[in-house]
Amino acid sequence: MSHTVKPVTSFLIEDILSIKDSTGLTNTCCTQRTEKCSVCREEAEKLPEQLCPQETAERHTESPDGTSPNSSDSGFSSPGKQKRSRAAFTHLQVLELEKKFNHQKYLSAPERAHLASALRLTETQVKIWFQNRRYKTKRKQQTPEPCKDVYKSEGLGLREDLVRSSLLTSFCKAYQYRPYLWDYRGPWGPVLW
DNA sequence: TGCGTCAAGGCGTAGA
DNA sequence: TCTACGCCTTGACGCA
Repeated sequence: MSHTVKPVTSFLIEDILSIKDSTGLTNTCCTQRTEKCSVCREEAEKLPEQLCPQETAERHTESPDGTSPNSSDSGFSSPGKQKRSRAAFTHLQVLELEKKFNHQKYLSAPERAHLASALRLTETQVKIWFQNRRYKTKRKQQTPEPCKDVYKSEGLGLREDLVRSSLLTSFCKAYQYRPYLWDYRGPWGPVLW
């Protein structure tokens, strides 16, 4: 199925490294989630618009033994079944994706390509993210929504507040890993407020 | 250690 | 036939 989809952004280690070089970040950046954030936070504070792309592809390009498994897109195509890689999108990438998702639940191919390049993700990653996001939304709609009470109790009656809150809530919920939730009223706060 | 959440894999389906 | 979708599962990961 999606095996034939040709990603715009390469996961080749050379390409990743070149991206890192171009962003001025070191190879030691973002090797662990917690490290990622402390490092990326500093970078983000310096460069608020930067999306720290290497974080996304980090685990696609590095196998546990440090070799590059990139003979295919999957990252574990060898018969020995290497660990499946799992990209961790940066908070900025997720934020932009959420913003886009709030506007439209489906993306056309050009829109997806544009968003992917803007976020330095592959089109496949953007597509899968939207797919998962729609499915997640659907499942949440099928379950009781306790958050409504929260909004009530916090006096968020205005439509604007609701929009902001829903965006924030979905973003926060979608991004469970606390290190990424640092000071979301900070450098990129104006986007939300 | 179990659980929740995530991105990604896999399968079936629909439309062009 | 190709591509993207929905739905569900899988494997990785952080947290209590």
